[in-house]
Amino acid sequence: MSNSTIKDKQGLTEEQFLEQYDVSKYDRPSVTVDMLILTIMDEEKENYRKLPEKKLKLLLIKRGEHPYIGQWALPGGFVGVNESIDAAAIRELKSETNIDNIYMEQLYTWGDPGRDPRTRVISCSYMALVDSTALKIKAGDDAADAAWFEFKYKIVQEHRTELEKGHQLERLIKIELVNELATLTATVKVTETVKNRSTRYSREIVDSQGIAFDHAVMMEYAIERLRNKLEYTDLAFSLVPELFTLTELQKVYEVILGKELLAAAFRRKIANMVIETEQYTRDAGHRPSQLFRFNPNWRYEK
Amino acid sequence: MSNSTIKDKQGLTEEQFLEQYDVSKYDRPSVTVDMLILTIMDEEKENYRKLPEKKLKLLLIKRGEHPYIGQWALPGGFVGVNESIDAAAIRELKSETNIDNIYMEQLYTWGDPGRDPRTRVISCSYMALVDSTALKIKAGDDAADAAWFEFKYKIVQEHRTELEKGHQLERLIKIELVNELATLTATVKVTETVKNRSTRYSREIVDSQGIAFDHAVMMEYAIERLRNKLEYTDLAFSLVPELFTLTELQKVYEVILGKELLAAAFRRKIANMVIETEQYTRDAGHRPSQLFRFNPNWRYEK
DNA sequence: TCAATAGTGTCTATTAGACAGTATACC
DNA sequence: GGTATACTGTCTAATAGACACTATTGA
Repeated sequence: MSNSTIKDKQGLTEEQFLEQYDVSKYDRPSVTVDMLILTIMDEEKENYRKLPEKKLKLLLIKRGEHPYIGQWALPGGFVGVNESIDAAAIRELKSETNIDNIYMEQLYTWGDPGRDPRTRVISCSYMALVDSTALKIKAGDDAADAAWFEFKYKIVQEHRTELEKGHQLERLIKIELVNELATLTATVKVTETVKNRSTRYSREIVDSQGIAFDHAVMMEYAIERLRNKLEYTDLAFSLVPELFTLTELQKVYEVILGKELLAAAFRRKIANMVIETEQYTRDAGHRPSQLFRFNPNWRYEK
Repeated sequence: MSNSTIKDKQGLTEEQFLEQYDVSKYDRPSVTVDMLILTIMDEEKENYRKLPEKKLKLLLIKRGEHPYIGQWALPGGFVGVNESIDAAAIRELKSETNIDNIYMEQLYTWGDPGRDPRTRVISCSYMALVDSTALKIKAGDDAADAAWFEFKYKIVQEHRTELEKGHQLERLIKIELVNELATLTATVKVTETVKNRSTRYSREIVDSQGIAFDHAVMMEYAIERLRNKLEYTDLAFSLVPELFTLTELQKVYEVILGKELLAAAFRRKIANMVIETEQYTRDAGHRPSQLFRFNPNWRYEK
C-alpha cells in the first residue's frame, strides 16, 4: 500500500526516510484506557413473593497512590507501546473481572491538558457490560481495593439561555455512587448549544466528591450512550444470563432508562429479539415465568 | 478535588509526589487528529430547467512527504502537548477550510500498532460538516495539495457464516473518491459478529489504492456515523445554507443515505425542524420554491 | 384464599409509506 | 404549451401507548 520508490525533498525513499526518523524528536502525551464496567445486580428480596429489585452497578478501584490517593477511580492503565488500544482495554477488563467475551465498546477519548496532574495524559474510555451471574470472582476478593457501586443518575437542574441564533441548555446532572464502604457524588454540567444550524454538546465537572480525575464526566457520558443504544441495539442481553424471563429483561431496561415500561408494549417490542424455551422458573411464590434466550438473528427476521 | 494531605507508600504528599514524578520514564505513543471534512456541492445543471445534482465531497491532502508520499490523506496533525484534542481538531479544520463555527464531532480513536510506519501513532478522528456555499477559500487555492473528492460508498459483497451461538456477517464496502485529478479506491471489510448475546463490529482494510495510512477505515466509519445520526439529529442543516428549499434539504438526505425519499413523507418528518420564510427562489425554469430556515427549537416544540 | 407476578387481547393514537393529483414559473 | 419542479390530500399499513382482563403459583 505504501510507496517505496518515490523520493521526498531530501531525496530519500520511504525506506531511507523511516530509517533516519527520530522518534524522540516530538513531545508526546501518555495514553491510557479507562474502563466503565457496568453490570446489573439483584438486591435482596423484600419477601418470598416479591421479585428482587435490580440495580445498575459500576466497578471502581480505590487509589493507593498519588494523585487522588484514597479516592475512587475507573479501572484503567497505560496503553503499551506495542499494544492496540482495544487490547489494552481487554487486558484491563480481564484483570478486573476475569471474564473474556464481554461486550465492550470504545466510548470517547478525553484529552484536556490538566486532566491528570502528573503529566499530559490522554484517556480513551471504554464501556463494558457484564452479566453479574457470570462473574467468577467478585470484585473485592482478590483486589481489596475494587468494589461495585450502585450507580444513580439524576437531572437536578435545567437552565435555558436564548442566544441570537439559537439557544443554550445547561443541565446539571447528579451522579451518586453508593455501597457499604462509601458514597461518592459528582455534579456534571452538560451544555447543549444550538447555534448556526447545528447542535454541539460539552461536558464539565462542577463538583466531584471522592471520584478521581475527570472520571465523573466519563460516567455521565457512558450512561447517556448506554441509554441511547439500549433502544436500538441488543446491548441489554449482555447484562442478563443466557436464560432469562421477560420481566427480568424489562427490569434491566427500566433501571437503565430510569422509567417504568408497560409490559404489553415491551414484550411486543422485543418479541423478535428472543426465543422461547420449554423451561420455566420455579419456587417463585407466584405464577412461574417462561425462560427465554437471545435470538442472534433478530435483525434478519421479520 | 484532589487530596493534598494523604501520604503514599513512600511517605510523599501529592505535592511532593508530583514534584519528583519523571515524565520521561514511560514510553509514549504520538497522538494525532485526523479530520473528515465533508460537504455537499452542486454539480453543473444539465439544462436550465433541471435542478443541479448534489454530491457528497471529502477534503483530502496530497502527501508531499514520507510515508505514503504522493498518496492522499485526511488532513490532520499532531496534538500539541498543551493543547486539548478538540483544540487540535479545530486548529486543523480552520487551517484547511478557513471557517469557524462548523459542526464538528469526535468519531473514534484508532490505535493499532503499525498503522503508521514511522512510530506508534494513535489517531483521534473527527468529522466536520461544512456548508459549501460558505467556504471562503476553496481548497486548492492556497494549498495546491488539498482537493475535494466526490465520496462514493457501496456495499459490494455480503458473506454470512453460522457460528455455534450466533453468526458472523462480513460486508465488503467499496469506497471511491473521484475528482479531475485522481480516482482513489479502497475496500473495507466490516465484520459483525453476533455471539454470546452481544454484537461486535470490527473493520479492516482489504485494499487501498492511493489512500494513505488506514484512512479508508476512518472514512467508512464516518459515513456510517453520518448516516445514522442524520435520522435523529439536525446534522443535515450544517450542510445547507441559512436559507434553503425543502427539495434541496431532501437531496442532502438522499445523497447521504444513498436512496430516494418520498417528498410527502420527508416534508412531514422534518416539518418542525424548519421555519418558513416569505422568500422564494426565482429564475428556476419551473415553479418557484419557498425558502426555509432551521428551527433551533425543534426538539422542544410539538 | 390471596398476594404477586405472568401473560394476552384490544382499542386508540401516532407515525410511515405510497401515490395520485393540483399548482406554477419560465423558456 | 410543455417541462420540470413544488406542494398537498388521503388511503393504508405499521407501530406505540394504555389498560383491562385472565392465568398461575406457593405459603
